[in-house]
Amino acid sequence: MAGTLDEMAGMPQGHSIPEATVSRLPLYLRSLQELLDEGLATVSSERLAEMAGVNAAKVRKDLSYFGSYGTRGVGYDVEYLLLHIRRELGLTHDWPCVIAGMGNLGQALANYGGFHERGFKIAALVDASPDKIGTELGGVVISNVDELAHLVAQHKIRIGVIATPAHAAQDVAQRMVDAGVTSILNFAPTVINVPDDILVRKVDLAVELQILSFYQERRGTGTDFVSATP
Amino acid sequence: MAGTLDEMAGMPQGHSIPEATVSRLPLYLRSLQELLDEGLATVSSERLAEMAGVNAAKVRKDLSYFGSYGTRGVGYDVEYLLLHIRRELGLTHDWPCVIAGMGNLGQALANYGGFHERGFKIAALVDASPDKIGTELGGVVISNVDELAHLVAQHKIRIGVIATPAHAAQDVAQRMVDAGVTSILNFAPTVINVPDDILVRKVDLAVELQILSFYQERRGTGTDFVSATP
DNA sequence: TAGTGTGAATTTCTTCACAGCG
DNA sequence: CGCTGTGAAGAAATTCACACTA
Repeated sequence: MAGTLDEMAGMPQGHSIPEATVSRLPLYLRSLQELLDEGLATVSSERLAEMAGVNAAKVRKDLSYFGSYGTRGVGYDVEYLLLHIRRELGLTHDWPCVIAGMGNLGQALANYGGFHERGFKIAALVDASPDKIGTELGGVVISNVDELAHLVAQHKIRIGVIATPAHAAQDVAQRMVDAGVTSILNFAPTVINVPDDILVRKVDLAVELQILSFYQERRGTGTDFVSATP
Repeated sequence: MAGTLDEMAGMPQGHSIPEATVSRLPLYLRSLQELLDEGLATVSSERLAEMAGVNAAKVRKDLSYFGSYGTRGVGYDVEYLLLHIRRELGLTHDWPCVIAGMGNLGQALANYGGFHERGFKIAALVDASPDKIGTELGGVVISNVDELAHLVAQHKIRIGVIATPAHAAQDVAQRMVDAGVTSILNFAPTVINVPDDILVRKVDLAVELQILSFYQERRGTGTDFVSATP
């Protein structure tokens, strides 16, 4: 499914940025923004690493995929690097998004300031419940899910967020795809089936807790909980 | 996905289960639950893989870390495997949790049925705002964040969820750790510093969108096309 | 001198392919 | 036969360590 047509060598240019690196770029971006707010002009890989919660070698390696943007003995120019990463991430313009499912999570997402701050504009909200349709949230009126195709076309939406219950997710995903959405962020605790050319990322809140639970259960020390033994 | 899980002291005996495998166990669990609800007694690695959104070889390899639980020519016993994974994940008992930060996200989390369904009990809610303290959410009264230590001790809480704004996250994390929390799920868009023996996983909603943005920006234009879902 | 950039080594994860068992 | 379980191969990601340079 992934046509990787590039090889690994210290390539200065070219766009085969490892997936793991891509997933860290937003962290660097966030850190750089903070540094800029503090008025700092340069930053070392070490400092940036600390702020982003990774290690310095990783920062340098990650940034090297774009070419040489640092200055030896000094570090990286905060503003320059910021702009560069933002451009790499496609955040030089706002992305209009639609959120489907206005339950607790959908409402929280609609009100979440972090999206708008970071380049995403909630252009439309949809739900299936007549109780919710017509009400306003964060300055956007909730539309009937049947309006999806129309809204997506009208606002040129490419990114959809699914915050519906699991049983409704597949239907909504299909509607989104039919309407022209090509990237989906799925919060519903279920796998959605879409064509290969649609990007899907999933976030399952309970899954994250379950992973914590795994390690928590096995920690040697600590005050205790009943350990499940066969 | 994001989230680096720092190594902790004292991993137990035997071959430890790869982190990547652990992160998939909840997906298998979810799929098995569905199969059980449908009344199916056995499942092949192929079918399970499809439901969980991974490939069959991975399923078999993952499950093999626990020993041999399948039957050749038949598949895996749904109920048995379900119980086994649940035990591995430490979900044979409920985990009492505390959520800090009762903004939109915190409220959504507190009301989110998925937690309770999957072994997590919201035992306490805290916030700093006098407006919110004393009000009830999902059957739990919101307490003053100063009560954290008391609540954690009272309910024997080991898992904390941070849903505060970024600027408050570090302080809350520290309070949680001081109170005895040893695992933290951090939704605040910032890195929190805690002792090495505290487990932290982070979920940053905007980061997920930014990753989508990266791939979305590059679709069509280039030769290569990359799926964003691991 | 402080700190980048990067080959190379290492570790971790994924996929293959097939032996072996019910 | 059908499907698991798993060594071995392959790919990806991480880390090391140091040459190099502003």
